[in-house]
Amino acid sequence: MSEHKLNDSLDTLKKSGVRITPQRHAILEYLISTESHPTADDIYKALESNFPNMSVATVYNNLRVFRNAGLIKELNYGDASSRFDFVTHDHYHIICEKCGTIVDFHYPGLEEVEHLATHVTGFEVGSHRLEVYGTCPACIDNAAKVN
Amino acid sequence: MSEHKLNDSLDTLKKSGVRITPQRHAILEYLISTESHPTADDIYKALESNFPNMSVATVYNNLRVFRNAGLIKELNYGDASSRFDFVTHDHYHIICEKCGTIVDFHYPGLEEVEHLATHVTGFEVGSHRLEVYGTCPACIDNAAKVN
DNA sequence: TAAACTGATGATAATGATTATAAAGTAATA
DNA sequence: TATTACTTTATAATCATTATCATCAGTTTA
Ligand SMILES: [Mn+2]
Ligand SMILES: [Mn+2]
Ligand SMILES: [Zn+2]
Ligand SMILES: [Zn+2]
Repeated sequence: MSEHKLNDSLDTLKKSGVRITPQRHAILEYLISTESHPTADDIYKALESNFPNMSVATVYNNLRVFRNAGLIKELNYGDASSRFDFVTHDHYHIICEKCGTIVDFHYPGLEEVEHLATHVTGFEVGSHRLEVYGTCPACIDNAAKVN
Repeated sequence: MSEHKLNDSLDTLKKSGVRITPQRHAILEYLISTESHPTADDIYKALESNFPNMSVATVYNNLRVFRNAGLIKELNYGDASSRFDFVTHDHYHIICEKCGTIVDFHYPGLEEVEHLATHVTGFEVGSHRLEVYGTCPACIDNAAKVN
């Protein structure tokens, strides 16, 4: 796990006057170490053995603190819980509609889309969101086995 | 308003054995006539003068019926209510972060992104979602007036 | 036509993720 | 040490959506 990312994040927080508590340290560490885009409850469950008294509200509160500090992104999918992603380089997500797995992938320029949208709608464009949906290799295999 | 779209939709429903009730007729008609991507509650409020006894559950139930029949799409934004869009041609959305307005816009091929995602991740790709975020002309004007 | 059946509606309760509240704890500061 | 500000925890509240179920309205059958 990247000790470097953790220390950078802790520095960022300290600089903006946020105290580093054991809970915050653990939540950040967990977010940096995982590739799984966990929900607040996933994080809560992952840490409850180390923090038996931690409240789920603490997880939510601190995820908001981290989001406001720009350290993590919140991914919303409407029907289910938000999922959280530690911010490193820009990337997009591909999501399995069977099992919910979210996998990173990289794609270069979609600035063109932003330009066109500006031009056609008169909006001042700030960002965009792109997701690809499908079936992950594991779920494809499972479907094959059943038949 | 497109009488044509309404009749097509009613036919589609009838063919799949769904009864056309006055409530369903009104909800569909409203969705076809508006450009506003309304929430379930927006629809409920818009129709309550004509249907004083209608339940909000009926709106939700019928939106699900229409979605399953492929007549409408549900747009999720996590923090707020789902919004609904009558399906015509494919299009993307640009969303004002100030006031929540959703405006359609068209953009040609993003099949390339789907292909790349397939190649890189091994997923079987089915669809994608693209949204652009920014500030709408009305909100830009308002901000200018204040200063 | 009357009875039976099927699916739709409407009132209300339940669910579940997230947020708000308030008391108690902890660290920083004077 | 006393004060202050911030944080955690437990719990209650919120709010969109769904579930339940009695009632209703067409349609089919006898
Ligand atoms: Mn990611
Ligand atoms: Mn639209
Ligand atoms: Zn899968
Ligand atoms: Zn706006």
